[in-house]
Parts: sequence; structure tokens; C-alpha cells
Amino acid sequence: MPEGDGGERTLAAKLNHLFRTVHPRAGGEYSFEEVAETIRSRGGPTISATYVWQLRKGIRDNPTKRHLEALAAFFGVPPAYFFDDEITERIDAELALLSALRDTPIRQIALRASGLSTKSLETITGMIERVRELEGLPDSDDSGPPASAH
Amino acid sequence: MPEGDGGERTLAAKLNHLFRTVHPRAGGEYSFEEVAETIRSRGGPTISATYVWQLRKGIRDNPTKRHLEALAAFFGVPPAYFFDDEITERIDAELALLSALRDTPIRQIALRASGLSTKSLETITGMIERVRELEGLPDSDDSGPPASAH
DNA sequence: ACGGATTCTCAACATGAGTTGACGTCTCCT
DNA sequence: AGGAGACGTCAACTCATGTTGAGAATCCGT
Repeated sequence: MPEGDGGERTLAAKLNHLFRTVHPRAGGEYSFEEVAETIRSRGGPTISATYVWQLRKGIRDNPTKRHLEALAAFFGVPPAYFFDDEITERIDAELALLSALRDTPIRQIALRASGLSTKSLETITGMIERVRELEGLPDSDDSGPPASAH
Repeated sequence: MPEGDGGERTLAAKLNHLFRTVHPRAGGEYSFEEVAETIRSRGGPTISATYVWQLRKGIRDNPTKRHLEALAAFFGVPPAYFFDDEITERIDAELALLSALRDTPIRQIALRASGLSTKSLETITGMIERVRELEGLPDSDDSGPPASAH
């Protein structure tokens, strides 16, 4: 494998991946200040927007336990995400769905749809696709490449 | 302080528990310098015996990522061991729900529904409810509190 | 195209994480 | 008993972590 710089995924790469995959609303990522402010307002440790940027850029790796906890909590992943690569991969596989389910109406839809017959599910899927078309959303769902290098 | 060992979830308590449970030779615990020296000799970060003592005593909590990794590696536990169990368990529960949904078309529905307007989501929810009725599924589903904390 | 507001980026600075060195205590050996 | 060595404990210090503030770049309404 021609994996040049990042044989193992660095903290910066993981954080960057989180920024790219779990965004609040369609289109835009969280801003650094948004992350910092939210963490602070939830009783988390004081953290500056600049520092979040430094971590994402790789200028600073090696944050403290509390800051790791806070960032993990913000993005809705266990702190182990930043450590164990095996867990990282497992979470990555679920991230898109995870962030989708964070939206309450969608969670409701998923839960209510559970148990329906295959036929009905197909019907509903078809309906969703048509609505997506009407609202001008992309036809093929790919939220970007697996973000190899940075 | 009421509790002896094991009960509390602070970092110091966990580290203390590790010292007590995993000892090298019968009878004696690892010495602080032994821990520090071993970590250093294995290519880990520089760490002082005094610091290990401070962490165990609770004088210093909040170590950096590298030091947590090193200590976890030394005692043979995953780094997640040092983090808050409550948060970890909550996320794990969420992930369990996800894996339950993983192999079903419901996943597709949730992903595709993400980004739709509130109005469309309401329409789809309504449609699902009607189909549920047709298929004789229960009317009200309570999936527990939304856990808006995250 | 032109302000104005927002976000990103950078360099200088402050704070706390982590180290160093010394002292007190305990144990083991002679 | 006495001394050497090892370990635990503490206070003072160092430097990397994390912050502050200000300057580019970008986005948005007019």
C-alpha cells in the first residue's frame, strides 16, 4: 500500500475526519469557535477555538485527558476513538449513520420503520428518493472519499 | 474519604487499583521508579517516577495523551480504561443500536432521509405510520429519552 | 464591486503539566 | 547497633500545553 505519510492515523487525521463527517446541517462543517463555545457551555473545560484548530492541523498533538474527553463528547464518539485504531475504524463505519440519527425526526423515522415488511421499506425508500429529487439533493450518497492523506 | 479502593471512578482510584492488582512478583507492587523506567525503556515518552506517584495520589489528574497511552500499555489495559465509564457506556449503547440497524434497509432510509426539509420528514413519518397500521404493528413506540445532552 | 461580519491562521504570551533534586523513612546486611 | 541502599514524599523549577489578540482570507448582503 502506497501509504506515504500516515501509516497509522494521527490525531490530526482523526479529528479532521470527525469535522468532515459529523456536521450540524447539510453543507457546512462546525466552526472552530462553535466547537469551543459548545464545549465550554456544557460545563466542559475551557478550550480555545485556536487550540482546536491547532489540534486539527497537527501543530499540537498530545492534548490532556480533559480536552480529549470534551472533544470526544462533542463529536459523540468514545474517547477511545482517539487512541485505539480498531475502535476508530469501527466508529468510522458508523459515523454517517450516527450523525444522521442525532437528528430527532430521522431517529424517529428509523425506529418506526423498524419492523416493516421488505416491500413497504422499498416503497418508502422510493418515496424518499423522489422527495430528494424534488428538493434538489444529490442522487448518489457519497459523503466524500475516506480521506486518505491530509 | 469514605471509600477504600475500587469504588470511586477518579483517575487516581483507577491507577491505584491497577497498582494493587497487577504486580510483577508475589507480594510486592511495582515501584514508581520501576514503572517510569520500564515505560522509558520501551520507547515510550519520558516520564518521571514522581509524576506517576502524583497521579496515583490524585495530586495531578489530567495527564496528556501520550502519558495515558504509556501507562495503559504498561499495565496492559486499553487507554479507555482511564476515561469516564458513564460516557463510554452511553456511547456504546448508541453504537449497539446502530449495529442492530446496520444490515437492514432501514440504514439506507435513515441516511437518505438526512438533509430533507422538516415538511418532507413529516410527510414521510406520516406515511410510515399508515403503513404500520396496515401491517398491524403497534401504534405507539417509546424509545426512551432523546438524551439531548450529547 | 464595496463594506461588514465571520472564520481561519499565525505569533507572542501565560499557565499548568511534568521534571529535578533533596529529605525522611523503612529495610536489609554486617 | 549502625550504615548503605531503595523507595516514598515534598517543594521549587522548566518547558510544553493551551490562551490571547491581531492580522489574512472568505463569505454575505447592499
